Amino acid sequence: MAPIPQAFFARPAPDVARDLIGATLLVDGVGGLVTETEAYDHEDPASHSYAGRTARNASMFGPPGHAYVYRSYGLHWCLNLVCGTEPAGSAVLIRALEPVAGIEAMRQRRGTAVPRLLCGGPGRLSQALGVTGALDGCPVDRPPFLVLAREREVPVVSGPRIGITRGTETPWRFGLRGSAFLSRRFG
DNA sequence: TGTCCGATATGCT
DNA sequence: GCATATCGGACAA
Repeated sequence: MAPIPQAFFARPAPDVARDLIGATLLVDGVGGLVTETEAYDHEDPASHSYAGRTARNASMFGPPGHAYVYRSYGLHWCLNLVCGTEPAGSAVLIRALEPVAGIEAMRQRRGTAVPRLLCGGPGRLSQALGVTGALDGCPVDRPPFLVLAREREVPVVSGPRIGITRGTETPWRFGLRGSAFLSRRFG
């Protein structure tokens, strides 16, 4: 597998979100296969970037191939990868992955040994990989990040995104078909 | 399965 | 000041 160059992210968020399914994402050697993503962009009412640039979403308007990490509900961290050609304000939310490397570290951070509860959901995933606001704006082609392209094509399903109140019709949630490591099943 | 609620940063009024 | 938020865990049924 080859590391994914930043140019990979300089495309529309839905394209990147789809192509990330099956890729390998590691943070300090802890991570696994990406099984679920969601795309957001500047013209999308569900996106943090919709209302323009603010202090919180600044990295979303930065160069592609960097992380956008924000706090959700005051207690969870969510990891996004910035996409598009700047200043697009688009990003892909990593919602779930299949644990492969550093599983013991994930168990300790998450306080559970149930595989699907380690990285099934954006908040869980961030906790398992040790992602915090400290990584906001960091490039994903350098440590502690490592993103590896998938080796072969994988079956991808799509559907409406989760946990949003606007833009619910846009089917920008993507998942690895048949995977047991999804935050929710696809209808 | 469904419902409830915690705990807080952010942005709008 | 206040409503909302890309959620997760607990607990009832």
